[in-house]
Amino acid sequence: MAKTVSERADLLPLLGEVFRSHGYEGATLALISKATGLGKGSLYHFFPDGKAQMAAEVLAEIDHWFEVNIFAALRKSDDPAQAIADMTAGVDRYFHSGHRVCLVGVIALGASRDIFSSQVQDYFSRWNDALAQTLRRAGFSAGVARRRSADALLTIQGALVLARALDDTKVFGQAMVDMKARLLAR
Amino acid sequence: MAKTVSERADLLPLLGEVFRSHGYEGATLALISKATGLGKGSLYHFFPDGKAQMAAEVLAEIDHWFEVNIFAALRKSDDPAQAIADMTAGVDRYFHSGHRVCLVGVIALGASRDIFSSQVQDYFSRWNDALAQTLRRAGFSAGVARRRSADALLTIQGALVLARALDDTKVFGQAMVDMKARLLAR
DNA sequence: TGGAGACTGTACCGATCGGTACAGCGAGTC
DNA sequence: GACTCGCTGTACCGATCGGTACAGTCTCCA
Repeated sequence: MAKTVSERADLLPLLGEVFRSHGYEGATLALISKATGLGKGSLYHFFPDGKAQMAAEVLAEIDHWFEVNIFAALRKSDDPAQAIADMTAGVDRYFHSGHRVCLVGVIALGASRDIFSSQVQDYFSRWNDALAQTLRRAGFSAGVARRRSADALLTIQGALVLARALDDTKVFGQAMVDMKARLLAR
Repeated sequence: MAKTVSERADLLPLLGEVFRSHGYEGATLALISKATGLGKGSLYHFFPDGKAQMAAEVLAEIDHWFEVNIFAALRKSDDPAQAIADMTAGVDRYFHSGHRVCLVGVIALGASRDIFSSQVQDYFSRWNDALAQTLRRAGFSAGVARRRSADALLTIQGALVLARALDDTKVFGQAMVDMKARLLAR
């Protein structure tokens, strides 16, 4: 049979989009096969444990992207205002200004949360910790820092839900502006 | 066969919990049958159009509950602070302080949004309008009122996602406190 | 007392589910 | 040029999917 040079690295983003738009239970192998252009044979060659492994690896890749592009800068930046501006810009870019949904959030809400609970919890709590560190460095108490960082995370998630529900991405943009202002308000 | 006095009105909340915890695509008829104690025969007697009709009627019932218990008071109350306190208390009660997830939000994020998009959009935009009315009556400009009401809605949705993701309902409680303060802040 | 009709469980339908088995192909290696 | 081995499509598996058909049972009203 044909050989169509499929790199695992090229596969994960495609899988991500399928899970994003159909959820874990809604993402059937037929859908995945069509989205990737790969038959079940290839799919199970790359992911012997099937759908669960695909989703776990997609989550891991997302986690890695945020670790590199968002969390790291939050932890080590010595300019909190800049770090937060960078985070906001990065988030806006990642979620395509509200057109794209958060897979981690989708899974958190679904029944598949049980399977991926530790990955989901880890993602959000590391983000929460990193952002709280930045806020502490900006001079806020530990309590205020943690409260504000949780507020920012939840604002992002809620903005994605509402923007999609109302089919209006302006909601997302406005929420990002508000969030940024609120994080560093005195 | 036996007759087990099943009222349609008693059925909808049970169906709601199934859809809430498994999503639309994850809620199989077997699950629904077990949750309601009704065989397929009875289920299709009450809902000839099957799963889609069940979900649509559950959404309609939720919409009605919010209309009666939340939106109406928001629209006609002449004490904005009290109306908002009542809304917050009602929301906290409805979502069991963050233990329960929002079905409308779950559907908005999933692939089934396409089927129910008008119901989903209607629910949120009527809530948004009602809350903005209250804020206008509290003396805010139309623009501020609409921005703040969208912020409140998104805060509720995001708090539910994050509380579930972190498995920590304190996040939800704190978000409700923050939301209430933010709505009427000068 | 005997329909009528609402409600019920169960057997069954074709389609699709996630997953397995496997033979065929192609690019390297010696 | 034979051998290996990573990758591929496809046929197939049992289980389950949403949905239908239908006979049996109940309540209610004439």
